[in-house]
Amino acid sequence: MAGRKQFDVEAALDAAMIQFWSRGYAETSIDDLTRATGLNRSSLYSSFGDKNSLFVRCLQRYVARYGKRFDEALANADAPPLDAARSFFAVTMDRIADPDVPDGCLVVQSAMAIPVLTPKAVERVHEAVNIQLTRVRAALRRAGLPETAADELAVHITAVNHSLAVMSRAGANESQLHSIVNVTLDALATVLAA
Amino acid sequence: MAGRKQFDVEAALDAAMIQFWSRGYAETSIDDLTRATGLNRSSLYSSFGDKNSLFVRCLQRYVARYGKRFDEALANADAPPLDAARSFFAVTMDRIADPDVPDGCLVVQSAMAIPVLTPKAVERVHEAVNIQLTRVRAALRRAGLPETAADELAVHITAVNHSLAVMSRAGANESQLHSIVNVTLDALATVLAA
DNA sequence: GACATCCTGGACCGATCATTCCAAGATGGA
DNA sequence: TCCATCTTGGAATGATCGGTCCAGGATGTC
Repeated sequence: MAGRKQFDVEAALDAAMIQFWSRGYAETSIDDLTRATGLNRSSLYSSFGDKNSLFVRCLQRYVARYGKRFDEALANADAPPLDAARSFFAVTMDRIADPDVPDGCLVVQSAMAIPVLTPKAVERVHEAVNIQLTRVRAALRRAGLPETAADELAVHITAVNHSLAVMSRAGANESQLHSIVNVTLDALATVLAA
Repeated sequence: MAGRKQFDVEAALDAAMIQFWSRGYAETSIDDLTRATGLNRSSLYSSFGDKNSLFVRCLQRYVARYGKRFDEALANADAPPLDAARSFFAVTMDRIADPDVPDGCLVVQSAMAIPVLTPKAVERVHEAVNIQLTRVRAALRRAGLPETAADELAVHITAVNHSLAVMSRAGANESQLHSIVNVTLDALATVLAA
């Protein structure tokens, strides 16, 4: 059972990511990770380093994967800005509806745990939140909004997006999640119409 | 050093609540709790039961304390509905600005940790979220909004309120937090004007 | 076919976890 | 004053934690 790697690194990272996402850093043990990935301790440590390194890598993976989807949702230059915003939220709604993946959001969960994360992990969380903020603000600017309006709406939209993670974990149904988004979309529509 | 209780139960509960609030259930050890409260293990266990029981009690305490303030903010029947909403958010903003108390929100943090909480704790979290939703919806109805609008706005407002906890933990400044709230207040103003 | 290299299984480590227990001491009522 | 009652300090328990280590075996190269 040795010689060359016996497992798929990408699949193992996905499994670890889902484990952290579902239960958080503190409540995920090395044994949990070996069970989830199918790897044993030696392989886990030799391939990914210690628990915190693996966690940071999973965070990066999460940010890259869904960041790409958010970018795509906002990128369609032909679509009206309001549709772009709708698509943006749809990324999160689809993720929540995806049965292969936990509720909530790894970034939001990690943000709430910042006081007990390592400095490296904290840095990644801050980075993730700022990237999202920048992404949304840039899209609003492209849609023609002045800077102050774009700043205000961007932070509101990212915050509301995070709130979907909280509410989905708290048991909100799809209709409630849509209500949360709709009020924000209405507000955006009002600003765009002005 | 014995005979009758040597400590103030209320103060001990406050200290434990702040400990859980700051670091979460999983990352709060019994030793942390003894340090924070000044009690030793025996006193802690004999007064409050096990760790989970103490946590549930702290959750209830948190919900009662801030729930009272939310109620007060929404209760002023003379104030225009928009001012009531502003006061509602101000409860959270003041809590975040309070240096004696951690950032974030014990309920939001616990909601994100639902998959690893005990059934009793999960029940309390659901209860807390529902109480808040009911509170806001009732206030909107009192302000004259029709049922569907009140439902939609209530879930949006409570979600945005939760997002303040996430964003404060993620390092957002006061101006950004105000932006988050302002967009929602504008949306509410639009609906109230209709 | 032999060897250096690398991966894997699982034992092992000290630290820390939540919880229990008991002896010692302080209390208040009789 | 004495005793039943309750609190307190701290030791002890068994489980689990993250992390290390090494022997054994598979691999690819020569």
